[in-house]
Amino acid sequence: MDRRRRDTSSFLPLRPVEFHVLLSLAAGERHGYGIIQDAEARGDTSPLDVGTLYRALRRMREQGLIAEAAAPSSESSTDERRNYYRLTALGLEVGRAEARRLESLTRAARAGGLLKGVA
Amino acid sequence: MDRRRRDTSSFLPLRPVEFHVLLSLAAGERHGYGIIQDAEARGDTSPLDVGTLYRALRRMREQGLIAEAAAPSSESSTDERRNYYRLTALGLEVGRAEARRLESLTRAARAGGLLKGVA
DNA sequence: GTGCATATATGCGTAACGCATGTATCGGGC
DNA sequence: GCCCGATACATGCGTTACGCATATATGCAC
Repeated sequence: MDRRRRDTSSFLPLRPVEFHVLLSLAAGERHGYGIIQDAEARGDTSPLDVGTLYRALRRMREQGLIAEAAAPSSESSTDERRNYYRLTALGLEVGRAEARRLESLTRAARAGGLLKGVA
Repeated sequence: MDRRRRDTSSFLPLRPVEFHVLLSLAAGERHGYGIIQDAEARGDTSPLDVGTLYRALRRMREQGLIAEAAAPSSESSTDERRNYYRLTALGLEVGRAEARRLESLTRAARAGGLLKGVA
């Protein structure tokens, strides 16, 4: 256990692309293009540039947030081009920390009157 | 009405600093250093570099998200160095849009199991 | 086997960052 | 009056990541 030798909070704040990747992978293993389709399906703001995504995937792999995974058996296709990824323990931890940060910001926005609802 | 001739969503996603500025100014007029102190008070992750902040303030003023304001009368000090800012209508609109984006992301994180609570 | 969707990768110019440093004023202590 | 730390804002510098375009190759359907 050494790959994860950095403080979780040192990764925060995550860039939008990075959080999307963690969120997408939290639902199960995905390959890059699949992550893009996830984003489109959710109707995310700013449709996620492919160059940005693939570079982010490499970076996150090097940082140990995600790791390569074998093609899931549920997958009928045996497309050799695909690179599958999964969350690492560190990636999950960082994703959770970022989610908490976003939640806290959302609360602050509500308290500050930027969001409808109870102050 | 021309200064605000850009689509609100074209500003999103905001950078962390920018959202913090809008959030801080939503509570009332502030000067740069005061915004920094706001961040420290809230215990924000990554303590907000001053260079980043002052550059962001200039950028946001040029984009019409914020505007210069006179020193509030509630202020006892007449410190000439201070630059006060206030939200513009556009800034408020963009801040709200970003807040909605963050809320939506938070919901997605909860649904994806990254946050405690109901799925 | 032709052709469009899928899939990943990278070159290029630019924008913003983090860190350090510079400069100046304010306000309290003595 | 003078000193000094806190306050306040600005900018130079090297680096990182971005957005856009382009490159390349395979999968699959017909």
